[in-house]
Amino acid sequence: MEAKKPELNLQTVKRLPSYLAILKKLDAAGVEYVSTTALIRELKFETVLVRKDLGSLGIAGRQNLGYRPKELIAAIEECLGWNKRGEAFIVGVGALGSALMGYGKLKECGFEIVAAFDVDPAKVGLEAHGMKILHVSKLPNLAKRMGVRAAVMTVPAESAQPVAEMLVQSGFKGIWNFSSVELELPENVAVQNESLAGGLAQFTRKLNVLLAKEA
Amino acid sequence: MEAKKPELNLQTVKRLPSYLAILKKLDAAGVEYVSTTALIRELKFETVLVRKDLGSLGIAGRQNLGYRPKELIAAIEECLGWNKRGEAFIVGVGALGSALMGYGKLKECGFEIVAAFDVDPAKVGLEAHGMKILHVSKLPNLAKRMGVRAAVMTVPAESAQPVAEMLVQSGFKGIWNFSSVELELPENVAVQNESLAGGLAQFTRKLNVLLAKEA
DNA sequence: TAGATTGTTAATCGATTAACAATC
DNA sequence: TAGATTGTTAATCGATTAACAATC
Repeated sequence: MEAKKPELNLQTVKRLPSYLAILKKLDAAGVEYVSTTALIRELKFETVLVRKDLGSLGIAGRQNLGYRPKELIAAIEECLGWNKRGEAFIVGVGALGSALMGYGKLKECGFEIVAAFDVDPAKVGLEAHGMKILHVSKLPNLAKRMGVRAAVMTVPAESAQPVAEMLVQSGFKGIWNFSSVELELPENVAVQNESLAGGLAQFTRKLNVLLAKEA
Repeated sequence: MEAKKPELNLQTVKRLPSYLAILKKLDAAGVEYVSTTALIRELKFETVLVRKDLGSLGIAGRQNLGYRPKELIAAIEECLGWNKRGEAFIVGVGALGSALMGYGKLKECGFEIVAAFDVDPAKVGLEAHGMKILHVSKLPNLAKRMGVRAAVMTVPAESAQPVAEMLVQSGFKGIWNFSSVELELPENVAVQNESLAGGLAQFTRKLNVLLAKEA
């Protein structure tokens, strides 16, 4: 197995999907080489940043020409694991959970939600985006049978920690956590926190400061 | 007008909603004073971090006692503008946009979506979460009439820049941008970027690295 | 050679963490 | 005094930016 470059910083990783989208467009258009200057025209990142980012993927450019889109696309997908299909469960089919199920882009990234769970008896049995909602009690067995090890967690704050622990017990190795609660889990579980409330706070704060300045 | 402390860093702001939620619970339970040690029991942040965060709000604690929840709640809401009601438009009623409309927490934070817009003639006229979807061409006038200056933008990548420019033209001062595209706008517009794809990338990367290590 | 480019090393900046001082 | 706490200053870390070298 080839060694993954560990120097890939998390902010770089966050930008990779943006690169990927543009590179795919260029590749489809038959472009053989693209320079950083051409890339930033669409991306609006700093050119040094782009070079650092691409460099940390382990892909070398060619002087006077630039980088090969095909090569970069392969490297990015490799790095993110978006080349192999990944299956995931989703726990908590509220407004947000349901939206994520309907969000086509996830599938494009090789990330497929294959089963949905909830505790609410009013929801269990209903369909959401063509999928029957199952009771969480069925999750552990199904996970083992299907070999699923990644989960999207869109549950209310109170349930976050217990649900996460249940997932870990069931052999899950990754939790994409939308609950706005910091989780306490063993080291060998990958957790990615998303906080909509945090984003809203940053947004309203910026707006607030700006409006105060203008007044 | 009292001077806003500019030393409030953006990461602190992102954490404020977490503090707020717990403080409200404590306040409702009649707690008069809370120490940082008590707070982190629920929050799982570092205690120094909590003190820095609270300190940057300009609220002083009392030795041996801690902080007054009521005081902190007021300071946080002031800082984020969550005390006064804020109205916003949403542009782009796809899966994600529609979910945000149904996401109750936003309203709790004094952030209310008061009108929804789309370009798709198939969507215009339909109802989403009890709101009639209007054609974007109606946005500028309605914004002026209602005095709305904040927008949630959940449009596809290609439309992001033009829609943003249209918003700015219509007097908008804040754009909460879910389009995964970096916007080029004048300085005096507050932009908050959210990238679901970026989050997914970070998640799958972490998972990938972890699984590679275990194998 | 001149120009366009990649690539690297050092400086800077923002945020967190560590160490310690101060106080009730 | 001892203990629990707030609060501050310095060290560290991660990421970006600036300056420059190297190459086709």
